[in-house]
Parts: sequence; structure tokens; C-alpha cells
Amino acid sequence: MADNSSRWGTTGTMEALQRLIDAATLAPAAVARRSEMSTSELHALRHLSREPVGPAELARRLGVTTAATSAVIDRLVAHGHVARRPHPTDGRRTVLELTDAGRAEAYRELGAMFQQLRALDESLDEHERAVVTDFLERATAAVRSIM
Amino acid sequence: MADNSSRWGTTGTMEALQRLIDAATLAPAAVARRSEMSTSELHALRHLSREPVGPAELARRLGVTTAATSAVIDRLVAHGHVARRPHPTDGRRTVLELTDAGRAEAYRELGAMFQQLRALDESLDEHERAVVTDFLERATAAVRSIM
DNA sequence: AGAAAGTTGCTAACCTCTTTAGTAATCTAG
DNA sequence: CTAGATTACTAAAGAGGTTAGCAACTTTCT
Repeated sequence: MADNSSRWGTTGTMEALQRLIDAATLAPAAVARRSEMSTSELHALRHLSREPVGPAELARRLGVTTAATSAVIDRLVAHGHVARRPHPTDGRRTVLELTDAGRAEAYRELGAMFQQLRALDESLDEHERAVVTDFLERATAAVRSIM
Repeated sequence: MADNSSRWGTTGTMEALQRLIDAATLAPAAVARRSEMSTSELHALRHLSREPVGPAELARRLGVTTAATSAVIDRLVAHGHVARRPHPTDGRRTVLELTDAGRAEAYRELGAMFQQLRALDESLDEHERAVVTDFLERATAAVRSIM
């Protein structure tokens, strides 16, 4: 058996990464509670801010079943944040689109964060950006390796 | 009102960051399901792998109430992963410590990820490490700003 | 063209985990 | 030494998830 007693993540970079991941896990719960929605609804709003997708794809991104996603969408529709539209070519599918109210809500809750992240990104020079992107991609691979 | 229609995170770095955060959010659910525990139990195991803390502090780190944390600890104790010990000086408090079985479980489920992250960290030179750490800390601040 | 198989989206019943509310024990500050 | 926090817990109630199953539609195979 390996050395279980060795501590993980003792360098500054690893500590910083753990803090980022913890913050990114806790922040949605805090925001969701404040705006009286579930974390899944908030995550759905965030995903739909990027591009319209259907319930099945949204379920994959949320990491829950399509059954649970149906309920999430019901709540978002009831709040006027999302509209269900028929898929243009595939009769089985539905396309979920943010309403203006939904877009405003997403912006209100998450806009400040994305603005700061954008400013952070723009403060990097080309070399730094390459270093950071490479790090993030390799860290993502490490995280995904346990899924 | 600001420009709601502008898309967020369109650069490579921002895309990579979003993928990391999504992976770091989805991975615990996948691992927890596989090892038949709740995500809170897994997160508790991870936090307790770093240092022993009490239920109140653990509740803060998990982002749930102490009532919910009591139940999480009950389950971990029932599975033999954690032991409740009295705090040496404060009579109100309890100190939670991983058992050998708990440490082995944490290592089994998360060890591969931390090993890869460690290798990633070690592949950075001093300058790169400084760039990455600074980026992670500023990204964490951005995420925390919406909490 | 028609049958078989897969995908999509939903409902219903159930179950797990969390919150709210309240209590007892202990510590700390005035 | 009393008043107010803090810690940890239990019990009742609620939110949100899963499993199971179905109907509609699309795709693939023959």
C-alpha cells in the first residue's frame, strides 16, 4: 500500500487550487439561497446563458437525471426565466431558451463574477495566458480522472 | 444597465476555467455515488484528510447547517471512517478524526487525482508557479465576490 | 416500406438529505 | 456570577433527487 500519511496539496499552488474549487462549490449554494432558487436552477441558468440546449443535454451538464431536470425546467418556466420551444427539425426534442427576465437574473447574480474574471484574464500577457490555460486543462484532466 | 448580450468567458483561459470548475463540481457526485456515500460525506472525508476539525467548522466548510453535519458525521462514524473525540480544552467541542479505514477510503477515491495534481505542480518552474498561484487566488476572489 | 431499437421528455412514487426549530451543556465577557 | 455566545445534538418537515415506466418521435436495419 502507498504512503497514506503523506499530506496532499501542501504547496502554495495546490492550496490555492483547493481554495478555488471550494469557493466555486460553495458560491452557487450561497447565491441560489439568496435568490430563492435551487443550485440546479442557478447552474441551469448559467449553462443556458452560454447557449440554448435541450433537457437531455442540460441533465448531462447538471449531473442529474432527465427526470430531475424536468422539475428544474418546470420551476424556471414558472418563474418566467426560461421558455420551452420545439426543436426545429427533431420532433422529440425541446429547446430551452432564456427569457429576457432569465438573462437579467443570470446577469444580476453572476455578472460581477464574470466581469472580474474577464478583467483577470485581460491582465495576463500571452505567455502567462498560455501557462495558465495549460495548467487549468491539466488540472481538469486530473479531476476528471476520478469520475 | 450593462450589456447583457455580451457572452462571458469567450477566451481560452476562461473556457478552461469553466471546464475545471464544472468538472470539480461533477466529479464528487460521481465518486460519491460509486462509493455509496453522499457528496457531503466525501467532502467531509477530504477536509478531514487535511486536518482534524469539529462539527461546527466542518459545517462551515461544507456549506450546510450543523444539524445536517451531525447526520453526515453519524454516517461516517457508522461506516467506521471517522471517530468523535472530545476536545482537549473546550468541553463543548468535539474533534473529528479520520480512522485508518477512513484515511484508506479517502486515498482510494481521491488519491489518483491528488497524485496527478502533485505531478502537475512539480512540472512547473518557479516563475510559472507564481503566475498560476496568482491567477488562482484572483479567480478565487472573483468567485467569492458573489457569495 | 416496415419493424426494431434508440432517444427524448415527462409523470408518479419513493427516498435521501437538508432545513427549521428547539434543547442542553459549556465557555466567555461584563 | 450572571447574560449572552457557541457547540452539538434531536425531531419534524420540506426540497430536490432517483428509479421505473410510458408515449412520441427518429434512426437504423432488412
